[in-house]
Amino acid sequence: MNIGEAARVTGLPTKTIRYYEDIGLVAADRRGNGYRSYDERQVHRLAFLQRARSLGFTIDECRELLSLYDDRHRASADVKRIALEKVRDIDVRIGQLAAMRDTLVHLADHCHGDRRPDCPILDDLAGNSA
Amino acid sequence: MNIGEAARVTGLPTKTIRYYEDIGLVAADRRGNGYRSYDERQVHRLAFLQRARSLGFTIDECRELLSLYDDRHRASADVKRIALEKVRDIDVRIGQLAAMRDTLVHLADHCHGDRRPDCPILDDLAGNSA
DNA sequence: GTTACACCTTCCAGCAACTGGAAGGTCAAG
DNA sequence: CTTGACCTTCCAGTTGCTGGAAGGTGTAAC
Repeated sequence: MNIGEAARVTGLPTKTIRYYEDIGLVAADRRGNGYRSYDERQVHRLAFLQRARSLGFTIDECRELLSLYDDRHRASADVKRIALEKVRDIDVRIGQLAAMRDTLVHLADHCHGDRRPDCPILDDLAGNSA
Repeated sequence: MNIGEAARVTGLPTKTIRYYEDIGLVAADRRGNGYRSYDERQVHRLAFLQRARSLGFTIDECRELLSLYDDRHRASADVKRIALEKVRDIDVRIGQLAAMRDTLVHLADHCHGDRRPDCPILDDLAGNSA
């Protein structure tokens, strides 16, 4: 399978697949003409990466997950630990975003939003409490 | 005021203040010895940036907000529009993170998390539906 | 046989928004 | 006069790709 088809199958851009090869995540075989060739196992790894990245794992975490995946003696506890750490990361991120959102909504609620030049949002940003 | 004190007052690292100068957000005066010098107005702009960045505005949005701030004839409607766009961005981000979180929690719930080598999380990542 | 076109290759540069570090100048205190 | 905190510039690295240039390859149609 050439890189283009692997891209279609996994949903990853070809650029990204080459990038993953560059950083040592998924090796590729080469044909006589220099084209990359992917077998089922390699496509599998690419799909694994696509899924893990879409779940918010960093490249380094993906590396760790892949090595656990490759390790026949790994304990599922290790994988669960990484997943739960990621859940906590996500919770923190969501909390931060929700706080931002609340503040912005609050400010927008107090902004008349017309042609007048005074604006509570800018006042807040400038450090003047409304 | 030297850059260090401006940093303490605004909560921005000195590196970041110099960076904001590089990209044309906040100019600084210079003393005879080459040190940057900040007056109240400039510190004000830095604090404005600190607050706007912490609310999730990008640098380009900050640039736009600052120009609205500088414009005596700007309408508050423009500012409100930007703020509400940002709220929508944040909602999308939160939705994505919540979906990730749900998936991870679901996977972790089905993972026994012991020394056994089979793991539903890896199975899912590898594309095997549990 | 050649032309068109999609596909593949490598390499280099750039995005956001900083952050770190090296190498060196300045200033105040003891 | 030395120590240490502070300041300067410049260069490089971070994360995770993405875009583009310049060129080779494969295949089908004319």
